[in-house]
Amino acid sequence: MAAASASVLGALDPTSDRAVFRQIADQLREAIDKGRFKEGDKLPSESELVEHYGVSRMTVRNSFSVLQGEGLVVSEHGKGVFVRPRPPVRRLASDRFARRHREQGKSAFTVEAEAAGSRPEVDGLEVKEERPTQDIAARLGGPRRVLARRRRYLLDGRPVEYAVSYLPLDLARDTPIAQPNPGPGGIYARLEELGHRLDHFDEEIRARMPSPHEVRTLRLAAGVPVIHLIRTAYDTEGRAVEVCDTVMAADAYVLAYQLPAT
Amino acid sequence: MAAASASVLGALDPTSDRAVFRQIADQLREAIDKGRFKEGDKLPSESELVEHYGVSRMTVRNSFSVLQGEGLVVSEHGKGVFVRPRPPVRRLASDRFARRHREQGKSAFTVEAEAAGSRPEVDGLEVKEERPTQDIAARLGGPRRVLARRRRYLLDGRPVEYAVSYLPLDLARDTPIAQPNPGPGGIYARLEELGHRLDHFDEEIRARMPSPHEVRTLRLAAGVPVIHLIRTAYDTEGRAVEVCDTVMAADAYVLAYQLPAT
DNA sequence: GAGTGGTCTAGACCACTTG
DNA sequence: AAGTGGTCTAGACCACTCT
Repeated sequence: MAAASASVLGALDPTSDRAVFRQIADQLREAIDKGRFKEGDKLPSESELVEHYGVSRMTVRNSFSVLQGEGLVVSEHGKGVFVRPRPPVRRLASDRFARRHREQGKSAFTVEAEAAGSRPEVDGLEVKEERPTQDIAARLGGPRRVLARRRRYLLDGRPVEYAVSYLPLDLARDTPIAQPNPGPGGIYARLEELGHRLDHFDEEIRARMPSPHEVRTLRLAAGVPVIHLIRTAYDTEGRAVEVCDTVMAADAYVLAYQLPAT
Repeated sequence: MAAASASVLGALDPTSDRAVFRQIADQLREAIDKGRFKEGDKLPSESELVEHYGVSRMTVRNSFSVLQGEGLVVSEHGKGVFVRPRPPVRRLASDRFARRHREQGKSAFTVEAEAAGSRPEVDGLEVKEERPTQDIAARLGGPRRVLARRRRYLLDGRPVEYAVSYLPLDLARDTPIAQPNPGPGGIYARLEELGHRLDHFDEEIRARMPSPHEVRTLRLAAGVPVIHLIRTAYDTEGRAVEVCDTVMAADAYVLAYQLPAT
């Protein structure tokens, strides 16, 4: 067994300037890229590699940590190190906020996930009145207080997204928007009923490594970045009526946009 | 000196379940978050932390590697470990392909960078005829051969983006598009002169950790992901006339989009 | 119980940067 | 020359998983 799984790997080049742990990482990466280890496959264990290469255990662990940082492998305590499985991806289409999508009873997330054959869940819903951060306040035109709606989205039991919506409190207080369940079509439908006909959304996209809190909330594997999306909704009078701050597991999303060539 | 810089750090909790290297990483992270170490500041050296915490050097190095993976710090051989400086960010606006921007002599990248006070450069330009990958071929409607235009973009000497444009060969061969410098307004202006009036662009955005090749090309620090953007340009007849495959240093970009609320 | 990865020690030598 | 991080060794004990 041991020899068999490590047998796809070559030997070290002692004349090379390249550090031993990098050479080992290179060989493992190449074996993964060439499909000799496939998604979900177990790599040779640390002790197998120690024997195969004749190096110390820390050197082998060092090469694993290189591959983990690249998001290529995940380790599972007591089981082994595995080629990271690529989860199914959720595609956010550029028409996802079209008004026609709001005319149904379920949320966009639920409808879309079910259409894709996944089991959607929303948990950790929390609605509070707060003082906004400087950034949020600036985006919303400077309200003193806001309504914050937090929730986490899961697909097939896996957390994929954590989102907070902020609305000026004078606009949202004592409306269905302040209720845990704002009703069919979500808060955008309610905003329009309150006379704030939506005109357009601005979205800002960044990518970065997650904070420890985000790693816990989204149960992120090592080497998985997050996509940070900040969306501002404007009504037809040009007023910013909502800011939605969203953090997504980057390996679970593709964002799609359409740009006019005008 | 030594004691001074480590003096902002606390003590370990020997009763905690949390691993020692994580406790050290937590304390350093907190000190950074609270501004006790600012961008570009040098953290206490490994030997200072070894002394301060009374642990072995590998334990200290392990905590540094946690922070590196989070993109919080960068190490420089022979100098020290530093709080990662946040470089200026380039904002890609949603109107960046508006036709009016094509009517100037310089490229969008150059104009925009100079307006922002940065020194733009383009290097590594390479124009070749190739067989497309399956994915690129599918996006372009299945041409057997394509023209590929590769180049790297730099701001103030720092590489920020690597891009490859693919065009169906039957469309681009023997046109200015196949020249290293396609002329004012770039290849989009040439496409329109060739009768392919542009209608819209589709963009797909992903984020992931970089490959070793991308780390070299973009000189990426540890803990910096890339944004992978694939743009397809369509003419008014619905034909895909170009696919641009772009990899960007995630810490150098914010992407902005506007969505209609239609 | 055997095998796996997780943590930690106490050294060693090297390469790079700075004074 | 002194200080820094980079690489590597050879152990040790622990926590977790599987059978």
